[in-house]
Amino acid sequence: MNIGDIAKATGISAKMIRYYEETGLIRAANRALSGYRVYSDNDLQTLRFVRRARDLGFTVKQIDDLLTLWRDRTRASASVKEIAMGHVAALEKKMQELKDMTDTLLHLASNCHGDDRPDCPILRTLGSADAVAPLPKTRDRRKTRAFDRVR
Amino acid sequence: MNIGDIAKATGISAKMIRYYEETGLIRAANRALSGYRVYSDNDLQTLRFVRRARDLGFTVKQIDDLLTLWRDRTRASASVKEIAMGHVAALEKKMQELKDMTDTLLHLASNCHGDDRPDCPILRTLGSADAVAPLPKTRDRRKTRAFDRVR
DNA sequence: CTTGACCTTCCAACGGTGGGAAGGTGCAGG
DNA sequence: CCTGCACCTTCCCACCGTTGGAAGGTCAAG
Repeated sequence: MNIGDIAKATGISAKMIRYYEETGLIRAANRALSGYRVYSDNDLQTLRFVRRARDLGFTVKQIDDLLTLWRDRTRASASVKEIAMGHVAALEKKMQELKDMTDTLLHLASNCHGDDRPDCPILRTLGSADAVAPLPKTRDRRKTRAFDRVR
Repeated sequence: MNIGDIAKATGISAKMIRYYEETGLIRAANRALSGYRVYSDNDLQTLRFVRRARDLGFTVKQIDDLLTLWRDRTRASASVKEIAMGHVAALEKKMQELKDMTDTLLHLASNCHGDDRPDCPILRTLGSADAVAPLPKTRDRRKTRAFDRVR
């Protein structure tokens, strides 16, 4: 299998497969005489693993750890579960942050006419000297501000 | 006010304030004879606006649009509301994706002993030829795969 | 042999943010 | 006045994960 075949089979772009090799996430593929990378069924399985872990939102570093455990026949299932549950906690924290944002936005938008008049409480509040958060219960929102944006 | 003062007042780092200026999000600050950037109360207000919109998860591009509307005295509140509600929709979509991930992970983890035995359904499933998603209702999960990772 | 689909490596960009080097300024204390 | 320190300036680099493109080599079918 050439890189294009395995890219199709796994859904990972050829670019990314080369990148994963370069950064050491997967081991370097064998080469044909032409210099083309040649992949085995084993490689296919590994890359499928990577793809799925990626779909589940694991970082490349976490996948690296998981792959090590995956390859280790004597691993303890507790180690895997620990990584997975730690990741679940991170996902849930992020969900809460997103929820706080939407709550705030919906609150602001609910007071906005949404017509052709210029007055808009969304802009007014963003520009004012007061804090934005109209939801006093989530007092620690301020600390967790720097994270990924929504595209 | 120098850049450090305004950085403290807004919670945006001096680095980022220079970056926002460089990329055109905010207009270039006036300079003192020394070359130091000097900020007015007006600038403070603008940067506070930026900071809050950022806290609400808007991208820099979206903030650019919002700032334009903010400065336009004749804007229609509908335009602002549209941007805000579009953003809410994006946030909600992302939350759903995160929820699908956690559901899948919790499902996998619930079948994992989590002891010192090596057998672990999390790894087994990730490496298998079958699809990961054990939740047939979210059939379009596959399409929306490439997005930010959770740190 | 030509054509087109594939492969190779290399270099750059994205969005946001942080780090640090090398040098200039402003102000207080001695 | 000199020294020291906190601050400012510009510059370049790194991160993560991914995409794009250029310039060139290879393979298989027509």
